[in-house]
Amino acid sequence: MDLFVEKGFAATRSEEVAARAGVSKGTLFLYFPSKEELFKAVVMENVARPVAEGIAEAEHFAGSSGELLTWMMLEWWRRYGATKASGISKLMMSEAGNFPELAEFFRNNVIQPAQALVRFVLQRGIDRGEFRAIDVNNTIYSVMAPLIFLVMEKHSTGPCNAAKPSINAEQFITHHADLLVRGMVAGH
Amino acid sequence: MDLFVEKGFAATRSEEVAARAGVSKGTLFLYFPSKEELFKAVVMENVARPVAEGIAEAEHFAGSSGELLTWMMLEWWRRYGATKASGISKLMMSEAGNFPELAEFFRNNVIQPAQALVRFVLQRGIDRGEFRAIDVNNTIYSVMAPLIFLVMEKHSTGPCNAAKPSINAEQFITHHADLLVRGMVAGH
Amino acid sequence: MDLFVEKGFAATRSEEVAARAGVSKGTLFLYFPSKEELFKAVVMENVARPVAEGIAEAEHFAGSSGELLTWMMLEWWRRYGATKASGISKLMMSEAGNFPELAEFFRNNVIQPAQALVRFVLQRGIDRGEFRAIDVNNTIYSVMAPLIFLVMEKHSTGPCNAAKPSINAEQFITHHADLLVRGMVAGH
Amino acid sequence: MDLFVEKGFAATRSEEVAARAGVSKGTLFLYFPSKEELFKAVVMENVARPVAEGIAEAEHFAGSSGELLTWMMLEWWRRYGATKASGISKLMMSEAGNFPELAEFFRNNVIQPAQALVRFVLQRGIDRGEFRAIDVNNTIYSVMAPLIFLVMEKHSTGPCNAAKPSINAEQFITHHADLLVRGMVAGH
DNA sequence: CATGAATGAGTGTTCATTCAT
DNA sequence: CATGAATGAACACTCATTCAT
Repeated sequence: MDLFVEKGFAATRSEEVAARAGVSKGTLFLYFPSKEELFKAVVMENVARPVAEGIAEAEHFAGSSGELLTWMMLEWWRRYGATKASGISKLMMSEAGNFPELAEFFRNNVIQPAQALVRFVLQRGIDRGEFRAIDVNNTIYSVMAPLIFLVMEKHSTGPCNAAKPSINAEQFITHHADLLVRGMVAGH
Repeated sequence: MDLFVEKGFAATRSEEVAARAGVSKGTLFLYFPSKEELFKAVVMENVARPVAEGIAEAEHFAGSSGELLTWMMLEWWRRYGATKASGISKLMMSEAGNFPELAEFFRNNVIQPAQALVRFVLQRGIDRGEFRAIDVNNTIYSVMAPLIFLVMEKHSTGPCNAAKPSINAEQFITHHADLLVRGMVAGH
Repeated sequence: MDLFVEKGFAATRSEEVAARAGVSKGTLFLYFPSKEELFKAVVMENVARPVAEGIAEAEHFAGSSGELLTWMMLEWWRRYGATKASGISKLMMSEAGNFPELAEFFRNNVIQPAQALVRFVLQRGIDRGEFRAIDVNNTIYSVMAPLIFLVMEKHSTGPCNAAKPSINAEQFITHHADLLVRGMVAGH
Repeated sequence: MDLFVEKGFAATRSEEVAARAGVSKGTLFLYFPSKEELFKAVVMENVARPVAEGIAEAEHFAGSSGELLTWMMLEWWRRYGATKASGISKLMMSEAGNFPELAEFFRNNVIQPAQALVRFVLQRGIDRGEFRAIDVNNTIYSVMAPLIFLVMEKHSTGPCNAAKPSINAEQFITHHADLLVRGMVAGH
């Protein structure tokens, strides 16, 4: 996974994968009939774990829905976005066109549960009178877009780039969530 | 551009570019000293140019800053995001790590001008008393993230996917802009 | 080696080297990371090695320094100059300007050891009172020039040239060495 | 000629030749049917002039034959060896194998007259009792070899090589001539 | 079950040569 | 006469894949 995340599918050489796995190149092809199958296996293995955990916790959150939204976005970043694992998401967006099966799997097992969670939070706010009767479907994207954006940004520039005045992710998420909540609050 | 968008930078073969241009491989290198320079020319023509034009227009916008922001985001989508050219942006996010020089070129010629424009609009709103004294730097990302998100979404699934219940981009942009503007307005 | 000698460094195609070695092009690059490294290996094997051997023997020579000089020059010719391997020396003089790195490699691994050996012999003659206090640096060239000359002559005309009334190399070397020794002997 | 001398036949690009000649690449091929023919013309044009002049002067030399030999070698170096024109000689040795016609032309029009001149000088020394009854044929090579050697050395390393502790040509020639004359003088 | 030596199709790039204008 | 735009065959080097051991 590390190598695919670092370099993408095409630029990752089987030889290096084998080396990092501590086996010979031949052995790799003994277990995976092709580089494509290896890639699929890598993605399948490394996806969908943390999402489920997050959902369970969110359902028992005690505070206001605005606080919940902010907490959830920050938590997602801390547990997933900021880790190497989020490279899988970047990978998926980059390579989805070449691996339709993977894309569909990813959509079903990662994106949709995540969207459902966001929907749950937004609906909770509306139901409790904290938010206006906003357009939930579109707001889901307003919540997810900056997270995806951060992930792409994090993984698009390699280990290079000393001059990177990079984004402060948590600060940005807090700021964005604040904007959203202000835009959603009831009474305006 | 078509080929780069379809296949990415690395996977696009010079020979095929030449063929589609109706010339021989040698001729290509007569006009562009390398594949990288060819790509830069593609970026300049199809990405940097429309961005520059949009900037010029935005500077003479007459209405409120909230309207300007909404108009700008929608216009960006109509003129660039919705076209095949936006595939270049997806490609850059996908391959930046492997081609640092291209990444820098893109940053300088596309991303930075775009950020400057957004900054200009936000500052305009603050200066005219339409917006609160928001954190401009982070808000720039709040504006750009959904646009990037839409571009990634549009190009991440190839020509496939009939079942795509895809996002209605213009509606989402309008919605997101509305949320942002509501979140930024002065007096709350 | 045969191919490099026949065609020169630049004109020798890796594919043909591989073919003559009875392997595929890929295999060649499995063993030598580049054409330059392949060439260096050829030099080490066919040029630097015999030179080194000759040096070892010369150091244990028993006779007079004049005899040693003559023996050394003749031996150099028999073991190296007269063989196909000496084509490498011709090649290096011809292409050194276009391949500075190879030139330096050759200088370090072949020319300098050879010069050191000649210097050793001349100094031996002076130290033992057999030669005058000649200018050693220039005399080194007086010793080497005719050998280089013979090598160039041998390889400058291809396999052609029936009418070649060519030089009798051993006779010339003997003659030249005799002239040099007469010119160097002490007491005049 | 400059370009061929600097880079050799293969490494000289027609485009650059045309540029330096101040014409277009097409024009070049209007006058010379191929790069090979161009090369032949270059060599033919630039050879054989100075040799003839030198011969005439040598025949009227007044001093001893040893002095004549030294003077002749130095003069050859000053008028030809040290100039860019000597690159032609290097070129011929390097490329003779690929251009047999040129090689023969060069042999007939340059080398043989030069050898004849050296022979004349040596014979003069013998006839006047200044030199022993040496082997004239081989001694001719003993005279020419260092000159050829110097020319090769001068042109084998391009404009590179700051660390070149290069040979002092005139000093070496003087030294070598001295050794030869000492080795040839009558009475030993 | 694992290896690693071997492969060969494929890639960006160069350059002598052509030819319509 | 001269041009310069166009060509396409070459070439060094890469890497996923195979297979005898």
